[in-house]
Formats: sequence, C-alpha cells, structure tokens
Amino acid sequence: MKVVLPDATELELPDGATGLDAARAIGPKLAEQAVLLRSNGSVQDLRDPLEGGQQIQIITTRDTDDPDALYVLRHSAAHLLAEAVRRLYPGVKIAIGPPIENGFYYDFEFPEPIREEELEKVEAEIARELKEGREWSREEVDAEQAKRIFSEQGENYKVELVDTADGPITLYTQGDFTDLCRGPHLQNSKPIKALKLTSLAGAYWRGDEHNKQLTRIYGTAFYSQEDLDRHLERLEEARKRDHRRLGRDLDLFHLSEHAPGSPFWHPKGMVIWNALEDLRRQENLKRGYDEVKTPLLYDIETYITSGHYDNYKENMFFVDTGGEERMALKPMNCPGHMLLFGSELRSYRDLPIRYAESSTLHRNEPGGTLHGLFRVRHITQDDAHVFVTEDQIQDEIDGMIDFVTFLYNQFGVVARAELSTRPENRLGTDEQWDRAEAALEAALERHGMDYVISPGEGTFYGPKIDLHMTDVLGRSWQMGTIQLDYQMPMQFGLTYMGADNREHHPVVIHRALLGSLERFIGVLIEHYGGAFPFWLAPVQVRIIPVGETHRAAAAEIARGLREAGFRVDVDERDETVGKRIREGELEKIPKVIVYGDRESAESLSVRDRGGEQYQTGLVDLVRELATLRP
RNA sequence: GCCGGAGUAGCUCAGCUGGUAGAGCAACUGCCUUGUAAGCAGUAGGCCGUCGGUUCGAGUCCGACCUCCGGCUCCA
Repeated sequence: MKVVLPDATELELPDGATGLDAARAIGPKLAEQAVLLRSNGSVQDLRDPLEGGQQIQIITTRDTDDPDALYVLRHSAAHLLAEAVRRLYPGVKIAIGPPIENGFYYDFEFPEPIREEELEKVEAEIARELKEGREWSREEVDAEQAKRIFSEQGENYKVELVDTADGPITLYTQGDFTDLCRGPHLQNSKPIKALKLTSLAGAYWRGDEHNKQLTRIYGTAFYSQEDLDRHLERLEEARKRDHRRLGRDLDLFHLSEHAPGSPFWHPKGMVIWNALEDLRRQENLKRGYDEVKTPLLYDIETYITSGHYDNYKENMFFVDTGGEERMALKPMNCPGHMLLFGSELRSYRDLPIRYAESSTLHRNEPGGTLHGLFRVRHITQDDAHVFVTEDQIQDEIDGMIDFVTFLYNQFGVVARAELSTRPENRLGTDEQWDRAEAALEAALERHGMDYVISPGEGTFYGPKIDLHMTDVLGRSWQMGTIQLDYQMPMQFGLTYMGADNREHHPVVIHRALLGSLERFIGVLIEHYGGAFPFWLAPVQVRIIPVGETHRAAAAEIARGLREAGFRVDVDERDETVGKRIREGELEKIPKVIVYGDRESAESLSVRDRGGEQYQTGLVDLVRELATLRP
C-alpha cells in the first residue's frame, strides 16, 4: 500500500504497516523521535495500522509547541501519575486521566484522604519512573475481556467506563501498569523532560455532584525544562493582570468579609462603572428602550407565579418583615417587569415594549463559588425585557445581536457565542420552538457571528444565545445572554389586544448584553491589564509641578482641562519628579504633564503612558484629548 | 455546597522543635527644592481572622466557625 507524505511524495509500505513502520522507512532518527501521527487533521497512535492512500504527518519531539504533541505527552504523563499513585497508595482506585489545556489530571478514589504536601512524594515516584524509563504497548481487546481484567483489579470505575464505551476497547501498558485508554500515547517516556504536579482538588465522578467525589491531581509536562519554566513565567505574568490584584493596586474596588460577594466600589472604580452605565443608557435610548425602575423586594406570591420560588429558592435572600409575611430580594428583574407590563391594558400597537433596568439583584451564590468580580452576590445586569408579538421576534433578536456587537466593539473584546436549543423537559409547542430557534440562529448567521450549538441546553421556557469570555487564567465566564420566553407572560396572565380584537399572550425576550456590570468590569480590567483607554481611565491626566513655585500654574492648567471635561489631578507632593512620574506610570495614567520653569500654557511637556514625550500647548492638548473620547 | 490550601502592620511577606512579633513598601515628621520609573533620616503602626480547648505559657498544637485562594458542581 501507499501513503502520502506532507511533501506529496508517496511512500510504499507493506500491508498492515503502522505509523512507526512508516517513520522507520523514512529514517531511523525520525522513528526514534516520533511521538504520534497526524492524518487529515486527526491524531492517530503510531502503533495503529495505516490505510492505503492515507495522508500522514509524523509529529516528533522537536514539535515542542504543537498542541497535539503536547497533548500526547501529557496524556502519557497522566498514566505515569496513575502508576505512581497506585504503587504508593495500595487500595486506591483509578478513574480517568485526560490531558487538558496546559496540562493533565488524573482522578482517584483514595482509601484515606491525601494532603497536598504528599504530592512531593508522588512527584518523586514519577521521577523514579522517568529515570527507569517506561515503554507503552497497545492492545485491542473486547469489552468482556476488559471488564474481566479491571474487575479482577477492583477497578470499578474502569468497568463502568468499558460499559459505556463505544468502538474498540484499547489498553495501554507501561511496566506493570495497564490502563483503559483510547490513546494515543508516546512510544516511551524519554520525551518527558519536565513534569510538575500542580494541585489537588475534589471532582465528582463523571462531573455529577450526586456521584462520589474523587480526588483529582493536576499536573503539567513539557518536552523541555525551559518550556516548563516559560509556562510558569506566563502564569506569573497572567497573575499580574488578575482583576482582583489590579482592583486593589489601582484603587478601583475592594471586597470585605463583612459583605461576601458584594464589591465596595471606590471613587476610581466608580468612574469606570459610570462610563459603562452612560454607554448602556445612551445606547438603550437610541435603540428604542425605555428605562424603568422596579422594586427590590417582592412578596412570595410573586415568585410563586414567576416560578422562581420553585426553581430558584436556594439562590434567593429572604427577608423577615417582622410579621407573618416574608419577602424576598429580587434575583432577577423579570417578575417586576411582568407586573409592570400587566399594570395596564396593552394593544398590539404598543409592541414591542422594551423595558430596560440596571438595578441591583441579589443572588445567594454558594460560598465556594464566589470569585472577585466574576462571581458575586450583588449583581447589576444591563437588563431588559422586550415584549413582542411572534412576528416581531426575528427583527428584535436581530437588533439585539447588532447592539451587543456594537457594545463589545467599543472595548475590542471578543466573546464566543453559544446557541442553546430545546431541552427534554420544556413548555410550548414544537412549532414555537422551531420558530424560536430559527430566529436566534438566523440572527447569528446574518451578523456573521461564530457560534456553537449546545443541543438541549436551552431553558425550559425557551432557547437562548449566551456570550462567553475567558479570564486571564483561562477560565470561561458567561457574559451576555438573550433568552426567548413564551411562558412567563402566560404565568402572569399577560395579554395584549390584537388587530383581530382578541387577547393574545406576548412573547418576552430577556436580555442582558454586557451581562453583569461587575463581571464585565472584571473582564475589562484584565483585558486592558489595568491600562484603560483614555476615555475609561479613572484619572486621564496628571500634572506634576516640578517645585513649589509651579503649583499655582499647574492648578491653572488643571482647571482648564477640567473645564474641557477631563478627569485631572495634580500631584504636588514634596517628592522628586522621578518618583511622581514612576507612580503615575504604575497607576497607568494615560497622560502625565510635568510643569516647571521650562513650561508654559503654550508649551506643555506631556508624557504618554509608556514613556513617549512631546511638547504641546494647552489648546492643542484639549483638541487632542477630545479625539480620544468615543 | 463539596475537596485541598491559606489567614501575622494599609500592601507583600519573615517568624525553627510552644517562651510574649519583625523586614521592605505605603503612612506620618523633618531635611533636601526636586526635570521624565524609587533622594536621605526619623517616628508611629499588630486582640497574629473569630470562638473554644490543651499547656505554667499559644502567632506556633487541637477543634469549630468565618473569609480568601486553587479546583469540582452551579451560574451573569
């Protein structure tokens, strides 16, 4: 048979030859360095037989940055971890151990809980394995055989995996350790030049909290020590952009144990908050939304009607009013907006009705989930509920996608869109779902947005589009959401009078575009690394008078800039110019003006963030700064 | 909520096997009169997260709780 190499030449091989055979045919060095085979974009184990006509590419230990090469390396590293743990902890059961972005993990059920300091011991055992060297062999077996092997070893998790596996069952063996595994794996452990166990965590078997919680050991591995060092450096750099750290360093906000999950916004953080609010308000008005304000506290009856009492109680804060009655803080704006819509007779001529509101929501998020500004209990969404007829859905969704694209473009942030479709348990007719899903998808298509479909992940009341962004440590957070809802208007008995002189239920679209202001600001802080663009910067211009005698003139310049609408402060502390410049730089202020004997209002000395300097007059500076506003 | 880790000055962190707490930066005071990323000196600052226990004695050992950090689950 013949296979095709990357340079389009053909290689003649005997039938049944493997990737490794192909590598040997090309050269012994290549065979030695080979780690896996890529064929038409998918990866394949070197020990797999090839098919005639197949396009092949041999990936080697020199492809140290190739994601697939790292993947296979880390997958094999995970097996070394499992072998080590099994040797050190008799009675341990092994579950699964895949490679992940930036590393790998393996889940175990330990007979006795283990502590983080024991990882060193495990690491030492792996080092010993690496020193001895391990070779992987691959074997294909049938399900019965595999189950027998693993039940003899008492590995019930593996037995369960075999039961749910599809396709051929493969086993990989290194030394005296055999694992159920799809592969691919390295030929041997030589390419693993750097390996580090990073953390210990609990993880539910099959990701289901009703199942037993296993112990997960995380680690990472590289083709060289330098690569590992670089990776650790990158992590360190990422931590410097962490919004929690920058929030304190730049004096934007703080969190207190007296109000867990509820940020205290400092004056400088409030500047950014208000800039977002201004943008939101201005655009909402342009796009036909009406701003409303509805109560924070409602009686339980309201939440029973909305379904929150049955479905969301665990996450709500209840308030004892002193008498019989209990009330609850709103976790969402929808019940209020339903009551508002229902407070008057509505005509089809009134629709769409677009209620926008960004008041405070409270959600009692579980303690272990709180996280800086990304997961809070005090939530402020740029929320809106739009009441439409079915015919208006398409245009309305379209407008929302346009809106959200506009907003994200203001900051140069990119979100990943996800379309969640009808779940098993749902309300409404299939025809309604067909139309609703089609409307969402058409809007995404029309705007040329990349999106993935999550089948069955819609809410029980309708499909939705969610927008996700990633933080500085690679964690994904949901930002904006657009949800179609046929049900809540019915629960609240909302109607409008149609052109046919009959009552109809409106459809409601729940939508938050930035998502929560808290989370969005968290993303912005990390996105800019604290160096906000001029229009968002809490302090836009700082003036540093060189000496005491320059303070009056500096104050005068500051007054002029403030009158022109800029945020200016003057650092007239009795510190050296060098020190004050350094601090301005650390505070990431976009423009620093040094004012001394050589300067005048006609000739100012301006320093850009980063160190670039130029001379300009006050009038020209005002003109320049005005162009930096959106 | 679950698993692991951590809470010492405003911030970053030292504090050994138990013997009454320390540095740098910040703050304050004085000197210097400052020119594009840290001038010099001094002073002050701590219920060692909270509560309980062991001990002659606890920052240090044990327990509970609170908060934070890394995961899991859940979510904007």
